[in-house]
Amino acid sequence: MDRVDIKRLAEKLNLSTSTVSRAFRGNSDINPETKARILSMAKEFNYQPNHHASNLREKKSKTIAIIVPELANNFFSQAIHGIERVAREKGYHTLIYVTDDEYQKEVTFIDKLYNGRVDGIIMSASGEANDHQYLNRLDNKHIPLVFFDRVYDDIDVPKVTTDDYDSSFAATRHLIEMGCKEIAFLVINKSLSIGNVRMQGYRDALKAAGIEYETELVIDCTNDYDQNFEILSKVLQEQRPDGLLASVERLAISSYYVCHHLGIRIPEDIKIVSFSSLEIAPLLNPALSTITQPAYELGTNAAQLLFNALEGKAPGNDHVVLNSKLIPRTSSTGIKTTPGKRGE
Amino acid sequence: MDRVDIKRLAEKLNLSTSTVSRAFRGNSDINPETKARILSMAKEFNYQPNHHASNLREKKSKTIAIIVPELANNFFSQAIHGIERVAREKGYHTLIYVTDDEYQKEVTFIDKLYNGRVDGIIMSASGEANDHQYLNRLDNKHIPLVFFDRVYDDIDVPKVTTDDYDSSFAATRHLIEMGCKEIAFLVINKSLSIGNVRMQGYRDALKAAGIEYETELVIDCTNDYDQNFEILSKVLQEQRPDGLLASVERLAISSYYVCHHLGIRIPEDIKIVSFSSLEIAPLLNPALSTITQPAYELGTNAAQLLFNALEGKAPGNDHVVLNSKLIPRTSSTGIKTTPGKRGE
DNA sequence: TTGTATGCGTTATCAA
DNA sequence: TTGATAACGCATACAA
Repeated sequence: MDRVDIKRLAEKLNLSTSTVSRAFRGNSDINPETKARILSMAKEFNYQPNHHASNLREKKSKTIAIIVPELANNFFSQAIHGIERVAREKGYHTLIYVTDDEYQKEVTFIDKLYNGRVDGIIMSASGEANDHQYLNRLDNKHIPLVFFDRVYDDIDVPKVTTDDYDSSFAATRHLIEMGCKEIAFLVINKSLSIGNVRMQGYRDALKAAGIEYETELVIDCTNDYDQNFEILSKVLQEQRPDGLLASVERLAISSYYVCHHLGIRIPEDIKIVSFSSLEIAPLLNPALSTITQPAYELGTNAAQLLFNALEGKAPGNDHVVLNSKLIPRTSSTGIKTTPGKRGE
Repeated sequence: MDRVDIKRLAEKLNLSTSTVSRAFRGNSDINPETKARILSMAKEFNYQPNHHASNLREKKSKTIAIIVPELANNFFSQAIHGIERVAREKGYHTLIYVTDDEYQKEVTFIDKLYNGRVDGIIMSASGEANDHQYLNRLDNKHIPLVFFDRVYDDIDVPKVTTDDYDSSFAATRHLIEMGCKEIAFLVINKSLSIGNVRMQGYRDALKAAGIEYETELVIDCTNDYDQNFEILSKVLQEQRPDGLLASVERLAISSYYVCHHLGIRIPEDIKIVSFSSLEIAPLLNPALSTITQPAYELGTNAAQLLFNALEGKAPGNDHVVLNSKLIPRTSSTGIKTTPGKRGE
């Protein structure tokens, strides 16, 4: 009862395999009646064309890969959800790879994708901003690549990002307007594309306000919660900044823990704004001011660009920039507002 | 330069395709020297054995599928991360499918997986608890299936769940001990496995405490935020419960929004406990008491069971039960504690 | 240790 | 409208 292939089905129906095959292809000429017969028999025996055989024959896999630095993170899970939805609508399947922020894993993953397993790749980068010519091999294999959010500047492929510079600038200005004089910038890796751009927005906003930029206020953090707790504890006690711009959500969370732990009051002693896709930012204690990226849309846009390439209607090197939204809340304004129905 | 296949490589090396093939398979007899030659040449020309051809030949795909109701959710993204890690260690690739809580999509996905695309499936169910014989077709195709968290009782496959009944019982008892007399139970779908089991724990805890069970206090919610806001607003104003047990995280979030909106004080007016994998529960206003499931471990365990089946060392119908942890916080105790370093 | 030949399950080309 | 046949790229049984 198992192992039903096209041949078996053809025998049972007294037809040739080619005719049976045609029943499953949209275009081909085939008698509607026999097609119906075939499909009903296929259903009965639970037959489906073998995926690998088809793909070997057709030289495409109807599968794309998503590579992300982490998964248990609102931003990426929303983005992936967006990608998955578009892919599904296009009849594509979605492979997922998590690098845990380790560049080497990213390289390994990519390496395994040269062999025809996927038709295209959507990636948010884990490595630093430059020198990734190894990716160009994908081009030789005609496997299109699209970046979202975290990009490599030296690779010329379609990209979807948010207006990181502007957001960072606006957030910093906001903190200044709220009276902050000593604003720390929290970053995981300055060489990463987003860290870099976001820091520039921060610096330029300081400059525009006539505030001097101090290198000691740029705080290099890590991917480890406990380490960050130590780093931030030290900074908040020694440098005593009165404002904080977190370039990624995780660092704002750590800052909250540290402040609660040290008895530093938000926003009285320190005001905080963070890049974050946290839906419950308004429910935090205190409500967190965020730069909210349209994560889901970032995903759908990236997927759209990939399918453009896959369908051959690609200009080639689009760069879509979506707008984030600065949403000031209690953590920076001090104003206690009632959260809306779901956090607007 | 593109289109390097085993034949081309063999020609360049003056070898046969079989020898080249052997260089890539671990076991086969081959002269270490020629193997080295082949591999170096392969590297140079960026050759990798075609995935679909290999799989067609070997009749397995080294790929598994994960099917989940939603993605932008801490519980599932952590679980997926766990699965992905184990799969990667085993050299498997991971396809992901999101049903958006729609049972019909689940059926469609499964349907597409009969064709050899995957070797096994790990799923958290979207449908109700019974009558899913359609899944047994997988068995005919020898595609093992493992459930985690949300299971179908009528399907006899390995499962990984948490001690939902006990947790629910304990949480309810906790609320009673905190003085609650009218405890509402929030559920999305009573027929879903977890809704069902968790409700039973709630009912039995009431009974054990001599509190009468009132059907009006079991609140049927939906998957829609706005609808839930309306439903919960009504309940909190009309029934005025003094305790709340949310069977899924999302409903606790909605409750918070409603309470803030209506000026109902947590925990003075109402005490709240929720099933939740939210890492920042201690940072909420007020800190949310949770029943925390070991999401990541649920994932790794499920993956382990699947690979047991795949590797033929399967007893067949294990049911692993992991323990959740009831963590009382301000939302139910009223005691304001300082959050630990990262939420313990 | 290496080479030859066959088949994995499809689909496309061509002829009927 | 249908059927025969070759080819997709690889891995193995068997022969050398």
